[in-house]
Amino acid sequence: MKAAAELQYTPNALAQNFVRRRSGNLGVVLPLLPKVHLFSKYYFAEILSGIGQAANERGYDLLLLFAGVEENKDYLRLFHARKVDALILLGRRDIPEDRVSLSALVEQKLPICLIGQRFAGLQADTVDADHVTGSYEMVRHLIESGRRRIAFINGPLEYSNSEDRLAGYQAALSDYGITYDASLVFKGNFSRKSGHELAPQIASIHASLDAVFASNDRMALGLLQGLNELGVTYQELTVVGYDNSDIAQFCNPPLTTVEVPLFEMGQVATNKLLGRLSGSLSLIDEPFDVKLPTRLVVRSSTKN
Amino acid sequence: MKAAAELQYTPNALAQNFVRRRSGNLGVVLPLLPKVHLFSKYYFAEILSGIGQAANERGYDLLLLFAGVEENKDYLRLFHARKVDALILLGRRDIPEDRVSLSALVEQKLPICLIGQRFAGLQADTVDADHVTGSYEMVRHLIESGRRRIAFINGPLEYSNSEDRLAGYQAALSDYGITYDASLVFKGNFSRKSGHELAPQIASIHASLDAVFASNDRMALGLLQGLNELGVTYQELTVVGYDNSDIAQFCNPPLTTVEVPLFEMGQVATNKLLGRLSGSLSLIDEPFDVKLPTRLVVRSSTKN
DNA sequence: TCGTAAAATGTACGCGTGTACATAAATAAA
DNA sequence: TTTATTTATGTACACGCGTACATTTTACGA
Repeated sequence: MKAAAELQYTPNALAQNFVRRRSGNLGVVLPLLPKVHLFSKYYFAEILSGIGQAANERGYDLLLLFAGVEENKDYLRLFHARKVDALILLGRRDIPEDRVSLSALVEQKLPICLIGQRFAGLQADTVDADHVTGSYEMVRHLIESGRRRIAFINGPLEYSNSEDRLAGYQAALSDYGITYDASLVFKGNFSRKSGHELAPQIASIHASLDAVFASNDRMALGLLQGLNELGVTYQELTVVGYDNSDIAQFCNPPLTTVEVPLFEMGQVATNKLLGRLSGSLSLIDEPFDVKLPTRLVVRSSTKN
Repeated sequence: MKAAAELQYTPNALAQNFVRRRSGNLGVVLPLLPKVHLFSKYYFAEILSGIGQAANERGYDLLLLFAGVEENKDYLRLFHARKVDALILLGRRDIPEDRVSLSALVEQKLPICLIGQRFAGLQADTVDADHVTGSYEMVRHLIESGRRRIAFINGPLEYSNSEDRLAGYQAALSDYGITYDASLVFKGNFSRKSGHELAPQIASIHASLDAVFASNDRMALGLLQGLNELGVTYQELTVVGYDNSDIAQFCNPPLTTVEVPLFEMGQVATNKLLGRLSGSLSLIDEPFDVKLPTRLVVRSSTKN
């Protein structure tokens, strides 16, 4: 060892990984770049940080893979080529193409974990926030502060997030004896623009509404701006969001929203997943499905 | 080839890289996680996206390295261990420790590129935005809209960005015949909090000021909030920012700011750097020092 | 002192490619 | 047809490490 130090010897990681038959890499699949704008970048940055910290602690490097790039489409190939030892997938949607790819991985018991997306019937490891409860708590907060006619702007249903939030919304209404009215549920695509585009529809019925619950902050913001342009102030119609992103804190009015533990989601997913590889959890074990708690953040948008 | 396809043969990337003596990885060094909050995550997300796209096009994978993790401190080791073929460094500061590490890399002509940070005297490849001009244009805009007494909140001088913005500020004042007054230059650390903390000082002289130019949006926002708490409205004292981050667009009032081409910076750095490896630019060639243009974004914060 | 066990040191081989070289087959020219 | 030339196919080896096993040295008790 002394001689090695004197000679500045550094093991060749390539050779090590080769002979060990493992890459030492944890792959992280991100959505195709242009689409990232749909989500906030905040979302990925936070989760990635959580993944990065946990991976480093366990001696794994992080390999970033952008889905949509041809080579990365076929997740299976990433394993066969030994580019990654395990895979975390972010921002997936429940579409046939991904279902096929993911089923193949699951069948072969390869170590993968989905964050923020559930595929019904697919026995894959999953980590997400408890959006049913998060959504429920938000609606409860609105109801308990005297609002009963609550509209809901949902995201695309290919995201299991959207289903979950709708479920929480409905459950809260039901628990407080408010009849669910499907005409109060609108559909956006998580972008600010889609919130903005719903403003005319919502403005036309705003007198009958006590609040609008947008399923993310960006849509809430777009709606607020759109309503404002149509002469409906935020004092007249309460708007709340979801995610607790930066803009929720700093926009006008500051938005009541739901905080999602993104960093922790990354950490937990990584630790559980890599735990399988190091034996603390076997590959044969049941898939895990972790739901981390969310937190209601009350700001002035619900304080009038 | 037909047989290979039938047998579902996939080359072992580990073995390929081993025998080729290259990892196929482009390393990206990010600051220690907790400190990321200093910058906006937006900053890294955008640059990373740019890097990712360019790297993929050139057949390289992205290896994320968090500085501060012991193993990653010694950049040289990353090369010796063949973990990366080239290195991009983000969010570095001009501190002795990094100077030593980086000098070693430069001496050995290893392919590295700094983004957003210049080390005076270090012959390393660099990509940055032209902050001197960006800052100059902002101050010019303020002056031409009738403001003459302009305070400046700068970031830490270990960031070459800060130097550059100060230089642009001074140059614009000089060109318009306004005497530089050092007592109008304040120091923050790019955090919203630091902007907030400067509010009392600035409020006390606000009557003598026409505008405050904060060298990033977060500090501008903090200052605005602080001033507001002290009873100084944004109508009374113009505040502008820098970066064109999300919050600049959505805060109240929307901030006039300077857009930085982060995505492109990542792209350019990657293409130039990997170009060295594929021969279009040799390792012996002079280091490049690219400065991409910024763009002034005028919003209501300078429209009163 | 000797014998036995434990620790240290030494040796050989394989991991799956790329590469260089040797050989065989196909093609073109004489 | 024969020879020269191109193209296809086959073979051997090295890359730098981990691992298993053989060998040597050391430690310790009888």
